[in-house]
Amino acid sequence: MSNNDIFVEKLRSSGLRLTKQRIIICKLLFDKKNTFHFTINHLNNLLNKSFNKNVSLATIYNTVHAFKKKGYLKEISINSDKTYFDTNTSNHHHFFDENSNELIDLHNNEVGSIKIKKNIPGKKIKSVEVLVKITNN
Amino acid sequence: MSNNDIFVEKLRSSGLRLTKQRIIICKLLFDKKNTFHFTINHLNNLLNKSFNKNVSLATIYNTVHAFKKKGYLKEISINSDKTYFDTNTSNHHHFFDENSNELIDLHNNEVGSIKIKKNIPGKKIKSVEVLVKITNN
DNA sequence: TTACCTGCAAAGAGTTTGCAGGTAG
DNA sequence: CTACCTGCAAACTCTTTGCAGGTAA
Repeated sequence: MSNNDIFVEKLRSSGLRLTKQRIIICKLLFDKKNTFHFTINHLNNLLNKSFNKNVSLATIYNTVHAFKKKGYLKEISINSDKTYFDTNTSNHHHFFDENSNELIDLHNNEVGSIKIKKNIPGKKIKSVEVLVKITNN
Repeated sequence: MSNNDIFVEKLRSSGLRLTKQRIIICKLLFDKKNTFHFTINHLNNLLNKSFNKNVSLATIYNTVHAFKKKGYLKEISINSDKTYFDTNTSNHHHFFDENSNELIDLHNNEVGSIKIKKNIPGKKIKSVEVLVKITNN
C-alpha cells in the first residue's frame, strides 16, 4: 500500500473527505518512520509558518479530533497547560523532558511489568500509563 | 499541634497572611483524615455554593498556587481538560475513573516496583508516575 | 502605618462554534 | 447538485493580571 493510499484510507474511515488541507495534515502526521509527538499549536506552526500552507486552526482541530476519535492519534497526559498528541497509538509510555518540554517514547518492552495490587469494586482497568519525568543532569 | 496551628504554619511558611479566606481554604483542604483530590472549579463550588463563603476565584488560585509551590499540594496529570490537585504530596500513583471523573489514590506499596530499562543520555529521572484508567465493569 | 490581600473585571491562552461561500463526490 | 468542508471571527472556558479599597501585623 503506498503512502497516499494510507492517507486516503485514514481520511475515509474517519468520515472525512479528501481535501487539500487534510492531505497535507496526513503527510505531516503519518508520512514518517518515527513516532511524531505534537501539540495543536506545533502543528499549526508547521503548516502555516514552515510550509506556508494556510490551513485554518478550525480545520486542524477538526481533523486531529476526527483522527483521535478514530484511534489514529492518542492524547498524552502531562502536568502542563498543553495537550500533546502522539501518532503512536499502541500501548506505551513516555518520558517528559521538563527542560525542553519534549515527549519521548518509552516502549512497553522498556518498562518492567507493572503490578497493580489494588482493586476497585465494580471497576475494570482500561489502561496503565507511566510518565517518567526527566531533567538535565 | 492542633489543626489550627497546622493551618497557621502552612500559611506562614508559604509566605501568606492569615486571612479569613485562606483559613477557610485551609480547613477545606487540610482538615481531613483522607487525601483530598480537587479541581479549582470544585473548590470554588464548595466555597461559594455549599458554604456561602464568597471567596473570589483570584484568591483561590493565588492560595492554591502558593501551597503548590511550597509543596503542600501536588498537581495531577490526566487526559482531561481539567487540572487536579492532591493534598497527598507523597510519591504515589492514581486511578482515574473515567465514568465519574474521580481520582483515587494508589499508594506506592500497591504498585509493584517499576523498572525503567531505557536511559536518556544527559538526563536523570525526576519522578515515575503511574496513571491507571478504570471504567465500570 | 505599611505591605500585603481581597474582589472585581478585564485580559490572555487554548479550544470550539456558527456561518457564508467553496468543493469533493 | 448536494452534503460536507473551509476560513474567519466570535464565543467559551480556564487561568492570570491590574487595580482600588480593605486588613493583618
